[in-house]
Amino acid sequence: METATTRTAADEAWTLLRELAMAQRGVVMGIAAELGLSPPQLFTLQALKEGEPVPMSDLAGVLRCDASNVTGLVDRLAARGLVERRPAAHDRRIRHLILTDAGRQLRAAVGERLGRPPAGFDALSEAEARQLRDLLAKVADGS
Amino acid sequence: METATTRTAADEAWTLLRELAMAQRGVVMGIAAELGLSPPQLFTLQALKEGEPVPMSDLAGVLRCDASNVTGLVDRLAARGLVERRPAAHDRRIRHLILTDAGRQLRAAVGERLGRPPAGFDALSEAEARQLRDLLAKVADGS
DNA sequence: TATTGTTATACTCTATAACTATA
DNA sequence: TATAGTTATAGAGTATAACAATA
Repeated sequence: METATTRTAADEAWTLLRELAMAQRGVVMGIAAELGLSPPQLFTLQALKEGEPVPMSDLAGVLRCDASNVTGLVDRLAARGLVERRPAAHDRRIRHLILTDAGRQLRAAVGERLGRPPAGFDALSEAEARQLRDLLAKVADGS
Repeated sequence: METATTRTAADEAWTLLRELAMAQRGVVMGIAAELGLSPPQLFTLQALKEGEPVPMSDLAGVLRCDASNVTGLVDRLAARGLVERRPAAHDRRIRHLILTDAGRQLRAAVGERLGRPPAGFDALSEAEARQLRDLLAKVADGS
């Protein structure tokens, strides 16, 4: 009797993506440590916008955690002078978060490092990179 | 004067991959919650092998955390009857971790859910899925 | 009444340093 | 001496429930 574990090409592609993500997990931890941030602090900084103020509740949504958790995360970033709270003019329940100059600078450093494609991408030709991009765009569109 | 932010196809592909990873982060948190695990516990369970015993120190390497942290993680999994410690025969300093029946079952459930490609993959034809798999394999090889 | 954010609480995660047992 | 793992400690991350201020 045959156990027929037929793996489709999509399954195999997904496995490769998960292995890539696992490796990237280590890279992110390294970047965070290098810049003196914990991983959650790094994500929080990335979730903030360059010019535009962000309500705390939005942050909870992006980070997929409880609002009470955001309070502590922002407390610690604010204690380091990376972000400031400011009451929203139109609804004084809402606290807007704005990056300080130091916060903008650190966030940019994080973004620059995260944005660097891993070494493996150098193995692709220009045409292959375009193919990969288009296929991933199709996957993203279909979600 | 031109600011020439020339994004290569590789950069764009990498951005799409990071967006996919960000979405997947929410999926993983959902699976963990659904199965009554914290995300670190889920990763720990995945890092264990089906038949083969795993030394605690290996786990620290895979999870990229300190050995003292592994002690606590394993304590909690063991308290739930998912894993057991057993001294290695050839070197009694080493503790081998083995999954219990419940642990194997839960690990399989995690693996089954994580292994499901996201909905977006349905948008690819068979040929496209093969193309994507081959391109990702090339990237993985080049790392 | 409903919503935004905080506080109180309890637990988990995490690293550092000191320790035990074994090699 | 060196290594595998634990313990002690301290701090960060996390959710739940109760609360304050505002809408």
